[in-house]
Amino acid sequence: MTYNIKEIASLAGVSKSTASRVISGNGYASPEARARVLEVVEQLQYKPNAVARAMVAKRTNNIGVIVFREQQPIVSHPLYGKLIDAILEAAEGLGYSVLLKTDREMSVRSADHMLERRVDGLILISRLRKNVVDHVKKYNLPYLMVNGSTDDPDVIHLVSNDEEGGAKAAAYLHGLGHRRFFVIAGPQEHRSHHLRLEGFRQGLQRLGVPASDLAIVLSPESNLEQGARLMAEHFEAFIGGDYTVLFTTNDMLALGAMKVLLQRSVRVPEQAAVMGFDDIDFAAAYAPALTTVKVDTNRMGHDAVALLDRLIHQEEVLSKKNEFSSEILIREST
Amino acid sequence: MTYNIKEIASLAGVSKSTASRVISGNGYASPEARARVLEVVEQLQYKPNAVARAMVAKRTNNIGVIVFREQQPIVSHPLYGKLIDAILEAAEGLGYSVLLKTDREMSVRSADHMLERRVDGLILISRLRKNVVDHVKKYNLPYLMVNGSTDDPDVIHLVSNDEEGGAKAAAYLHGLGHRRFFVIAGPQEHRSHHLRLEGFRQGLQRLGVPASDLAIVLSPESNLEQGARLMAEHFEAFIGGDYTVLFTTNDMLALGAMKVLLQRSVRVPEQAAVMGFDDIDFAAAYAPALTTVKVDTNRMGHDAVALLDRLIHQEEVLSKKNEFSSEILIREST
DNA sequence: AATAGCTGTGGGATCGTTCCCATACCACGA
DNA sequence: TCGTGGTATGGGAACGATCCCACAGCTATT
Repeated sequence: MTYNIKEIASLAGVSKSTASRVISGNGYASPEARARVLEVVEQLQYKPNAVARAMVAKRTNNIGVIVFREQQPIVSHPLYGKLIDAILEAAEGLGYSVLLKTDREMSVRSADHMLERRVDGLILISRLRKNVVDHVKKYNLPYLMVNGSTDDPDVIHLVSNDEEGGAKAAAYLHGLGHRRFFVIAGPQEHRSHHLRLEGFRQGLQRLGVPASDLAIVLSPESNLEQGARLMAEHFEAFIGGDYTVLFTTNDMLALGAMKVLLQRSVRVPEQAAVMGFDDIDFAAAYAPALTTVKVDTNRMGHDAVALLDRLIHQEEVLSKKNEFSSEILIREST
Repeated sequence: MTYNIKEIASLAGVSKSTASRVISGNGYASPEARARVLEVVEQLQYKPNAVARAMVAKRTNNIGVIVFREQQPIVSHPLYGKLIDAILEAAEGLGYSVLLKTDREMSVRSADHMLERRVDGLILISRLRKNVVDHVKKYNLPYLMVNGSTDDPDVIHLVSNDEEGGAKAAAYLHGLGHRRFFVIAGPQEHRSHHLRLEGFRQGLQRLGVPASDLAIVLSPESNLEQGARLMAEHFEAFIGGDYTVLFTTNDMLALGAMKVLLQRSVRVPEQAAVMGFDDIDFAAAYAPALTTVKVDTNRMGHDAVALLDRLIHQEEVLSKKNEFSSEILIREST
């Protein structure tokens, strides 16, 4: 059974006002009244109705998280999964519950869903279209973007500093002595992939590497299968072209491609080095373990929630654009 | 801004009752009234307050999902991530939103949280203690368990048929000609790991393999690191003992152990075959791709939501225990 | 002409809380 | 003795929807 505060009050011999004061913990109540109410609460295992509370408080203590992504996997995506884990942990710490939704149609509907449920704030993850942001903007709902792309100066967003990461990768590989570079890059309409490639390219340029020593293959998707397919397709060009290193704009592409290399008995890193980007869990587990650029997803998730909490409390937010600098994890594949 | 139905009604020149009828779509309304209300709704982008709706309907259209797990990762766990993806998709299809929570303290608090928010139903995932189930049971809240263990005949639960899977693995490996078997098994207090090992052991027994040809090493955790550590620790015993195959009770242990074998130049599968359990995404991506026992996590997630929906609608549920049979995926490691 | 049965409408109660406000008691100092 | 201020209490409005019910108009049947 489920009880309401009126029943609790009458069983404790007080008015609902007094019961409310005891249970919510603000307002006066005599020690005797308090004790009686708490006893009834304990005995009946009374759970206050958060829906009714939300109604009057005009706050649900729920935040909405929407992950926009065309293809599966979404939650089980190695990077977004980590991000969601961090968000859940941080949200819990601040007393929020999380309404999670995935959206593969990139529509406005998922945002409307959250709006109707009156979440206190909204975190939008990954590739979302401009119209979704514009839609959400119309309501005075605190929201922010993680790992998406926008040129809108109003939108608060958290992104990894992909350009810097790409440049760091270039410098690191150049420092190892590599001179001819092969790149498999994910979809360029996706901000991260674009900037990682751009950073890598410019990094090489600054190091004096001529454009002719850089081969770039674009991939329509950024998963294992495409990485493997493209490596297989360009295998001769890679080996025959005296390229000594493969850089990819995420780990999935790198692992897919590296598998093809290993299958064809190319020794990694002796004959060909491989470097990815993201530091997904399996990068370290692979044989050989993948050298990569680490994005601190955990901190991004925590910061996203902390920032959203500031927005919800109408506190000042220091900067709209929050970049997370990336670091190189040297492992066995280079 | 956010409006309420009274404002919509007065702008449309009707009573809130009429507006409600138009918006919710049940009850009479003249074509003219309907048109005027819908126009105002459209123009003001009115979003009905789901909190208020939930209040009167005594239904939130939210379901709660709690994942119990002591260690990180939780959502980014390769198996649970897939499960959650499936649950989200199925829930969306039935008009539910999902409140997701992770619980590392295995306490009753996370369930209380869901109870307070008045979710329509609850899905409990993984290792949960008996007291949590007993606690939830006290409320007339529809709930079910996925991938947990219980001896309580009342509890509706969905599990993979781990014993059958273990036996299938034994039969398959025996059929390949293997005669001496090495096993790394996860924590035996976890139902899955226990049954997988039991099934494997009994399967071998039925095939006439003497117990002396089966070596079992128990792992305190079921992750990559432990798989690698234990393989390294028992490397001499494994190689020197003429074992030709390693079976583990999940893929993480297998991949961790396989990495050590590859590092020590053991050729897989020629010198030693490796077989896991679960079919996580990276099992297929590894070089060599891991042969494993596939658990249909996607179907489990969908079925869990469908079943919960039946419970919520007080429809009859056919059986308390729902087992999902597993199938062997033969890849490169055997 | 009376009655029944639709369509259409709006008022008010309701859901379970919180919070404002009126009231009451008591102690204390002017 | 009278205010004043702190403690304690309960009644009622409010939050924003739905839904029951009363009532009104219209058409069709007897």
